Amino acid sequence: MPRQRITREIILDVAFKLARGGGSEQVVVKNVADEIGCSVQPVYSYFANMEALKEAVLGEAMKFYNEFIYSRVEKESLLESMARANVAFAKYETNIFKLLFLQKLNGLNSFNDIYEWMGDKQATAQLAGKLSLSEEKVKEVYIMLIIFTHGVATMIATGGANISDGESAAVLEKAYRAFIKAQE
Amino acid sequence: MPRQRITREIILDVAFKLARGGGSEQVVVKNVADEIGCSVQPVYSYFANMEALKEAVLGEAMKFYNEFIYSRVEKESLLESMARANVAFAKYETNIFKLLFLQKLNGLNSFNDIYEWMGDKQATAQLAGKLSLSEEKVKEVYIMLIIFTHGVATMIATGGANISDGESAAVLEKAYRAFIKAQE
DNA sequence: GTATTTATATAACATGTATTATATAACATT
DNA sequence: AATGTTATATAATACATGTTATATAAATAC
Repeated sequence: MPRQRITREIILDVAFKLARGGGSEQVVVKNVADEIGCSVQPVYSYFANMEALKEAVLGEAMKFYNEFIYSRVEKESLLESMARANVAFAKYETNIFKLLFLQKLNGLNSFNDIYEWMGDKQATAQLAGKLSLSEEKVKEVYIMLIIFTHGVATMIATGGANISDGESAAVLEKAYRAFIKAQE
Repeated sequence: MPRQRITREIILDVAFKLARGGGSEQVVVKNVADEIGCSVQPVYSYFANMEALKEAVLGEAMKFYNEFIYSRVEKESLLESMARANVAFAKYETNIFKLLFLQKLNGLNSFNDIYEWMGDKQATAQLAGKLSLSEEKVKEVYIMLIIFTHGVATMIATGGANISDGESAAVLEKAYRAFIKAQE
């Protein structure tokens, strides 16, 4: 058989880059094949169908998101930097943001679930000490800030992304302080 | 010529209902025609192309949204009831919510623009009196609450809509109080 | 009443996408 | 070296959608 030029990884990589650069609707078999410079066959030999490939792209997107956020979180300002990172993600990685947060259903049933899903438990404990608040109260601040941040992020991702980083940082800071003050 | 059975209004109405019931991707010429029980020709005789029809559907959606919100706003609790109304819209009119707020780009450049676009100036003045705050401060509360509300609404619209009305009302109330307290 | 206009239907064409059937050629096995 | 295996290409099929060309029949104009 001819030397294997194309791997599952190459296909997934190209598909993810298409989604990142042009939105998830760019992930169509012809685009993937053209980008690699091959026919459509290799795509179907590594993925059962396009749906499977898109599922895999979603997994890559999640990894990418986690790395993006993780690389920007600062220990000294956990919640605030995490909020800013999420907004930056919405602004600079709009296509992946939309893929992860505006299209996919993740079946959350309560805001507690959202905390379980998004929240960082370690951060909660650490913050409780720093702010001299109960963990319960920090958790509430956390949830409120996640919601607020999601509001900012969504507006930026869907609104054309022309709100400056400074302006969004200011509004996040304001919300953070308000939520903490409300717990005191 | 045969009696005119089909009007522009009928077409637009059916298209809007398709979007409302099944999402904007249901607005395709065949669905519209089948729903009316006619061929595709009438669609093209009243709209230049499908894009024009979709534009018109967007206009209907905006009208529908305004009526929905307006019908639920209570004079005694302007901001809070408006916030609750927006969340209810996201929950019970998910498809139209997505059409208006998660797909269409509206080119906002600052949070001030958002206020100009969404905010109700009269409400601001009224609230300033009620809360004994400057109009400037009420405007800030307004903007913060719009952002927070949009966070809740988006989570509900994309997450499968199983957060109870009570739970979301509670969280909106908490945010509202926090933002007001922060201004005092 | 005949001719004309036009609302609607029928049906064709174009395009984009997913998927599959068949062909081919390069490597592996013997 | 002959044979078989398989990675990839070519090309066909199927389907959904948008759009347009042609046909038809009912109302209107004269």
